[in-house]
Amino acid sequence: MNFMTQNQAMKISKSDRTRAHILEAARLLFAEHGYDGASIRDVAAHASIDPAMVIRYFRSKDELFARAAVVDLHLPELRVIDRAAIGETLIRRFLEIWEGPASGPGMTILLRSAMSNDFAAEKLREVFANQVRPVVAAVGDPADAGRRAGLVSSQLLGLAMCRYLLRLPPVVALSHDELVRNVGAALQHYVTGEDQS
Amino acid sequence: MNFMTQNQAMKISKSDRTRAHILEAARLLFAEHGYDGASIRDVAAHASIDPAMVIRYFRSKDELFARAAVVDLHLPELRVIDRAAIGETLIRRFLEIWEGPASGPGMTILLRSAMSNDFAAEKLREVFANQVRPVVAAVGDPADAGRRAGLVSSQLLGLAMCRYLLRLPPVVALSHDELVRNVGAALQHYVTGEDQS
DNA sequence: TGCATTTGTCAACAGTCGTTGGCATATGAA
DNA sequence: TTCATATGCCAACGACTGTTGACAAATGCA
Repeated sequence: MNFMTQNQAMKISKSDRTRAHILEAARLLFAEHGYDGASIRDVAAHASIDPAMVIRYFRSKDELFARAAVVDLHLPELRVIDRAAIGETLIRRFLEIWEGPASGPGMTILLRSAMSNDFAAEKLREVFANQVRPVVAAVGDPADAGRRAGLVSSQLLGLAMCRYLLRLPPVVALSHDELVRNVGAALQHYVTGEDQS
Repeated sequence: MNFMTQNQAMKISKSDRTRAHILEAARLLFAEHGYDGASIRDVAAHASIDPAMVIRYFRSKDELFARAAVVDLHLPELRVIDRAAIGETLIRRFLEIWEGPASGPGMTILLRSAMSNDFAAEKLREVFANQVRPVVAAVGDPADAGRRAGLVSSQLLGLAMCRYLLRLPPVVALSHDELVRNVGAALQHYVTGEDQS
């Protein structure tokens, strides 16, 4: 077996590694400075490569952003969960997404740019429609799932914004326990119409 | 009494009118497209004037933005309000600020740019510290006013973001009554630690 | 009428941006 | 070795940015 067929089979050519480096740099910079604030030249510098290569690997800045802004929330199925623990489950998953070691900066990228970039805004609306709303619709009346999912999202996106992007000091200072107790109760109310505890 | 002294006394020279036109155009465009998305040339075009004049009247784009991003929430004093109606009072004032005819686009300007512009973010943190937090501190234990005001802000900024900037369809569709009932209850819980009935 | 001040236009500056095409080098198959 | 391909650098393009200084017109007081 020669090198060529080996590379084709294992999918780890040199170009693949460069491609991954560029994407990693892009995700970092888009998350930190937003779509406008992160230039292709910045991304190239962070990937130790020429700016022209960024365009060669990804056809344009828009396409690079689209590849960087991929999000999978991995929300739990609320049907199989104790109905009284839905609020707590959601806020715990939220903290995992934003502070856990496994999840990438996808949501940071999207949220940072969604206020001033139409593409990011549309992508964020898609995350809501495809990942949040169906999960909420699985419990309670599906007819007003939009309303309940919208309320949940307004609270959680607001919390993410204040805690991780705006860095409002008192919100940054909130402990996980405080968040689970306070925000968890509000989410519980939004999703089920009932109170926690 | 000649024109000069009249103008000096009444403060309505031609330059003042031009200045106001520029500021009005800037507030509109900053609110719609954010700090980066609104160029000085755009502002000048909307004010039907040369771009150089924008710099002459306001020394720089930063200073123009600072003048445009002035916010006064006019929050009510919660002490003089029925304790059980605090949540409803807050959400009603929120709707007045964002949808009422009297209030300008100040908060839209700030929120739209705060995710990717450090100055706007700092300005928004100041609004929280100087206008939101003191109001919440007037009821309940002042020691944890930061925590309670932070929770309130996360919910209300999240709602503003989803409803007015991101325009998440189900959140846009929420009626005032639904918002008062659902979000009002959550705010009541955040501020007082008690539930609305 | 003159004249100084205000108000405004125009052209250009230095810089950054996304993007492109040409050319060099390295790689690996024949 | 020979040669095609993959990978990369360099220079430049056209467009846009905030900002500046020189000059023109309008204004209003003497």
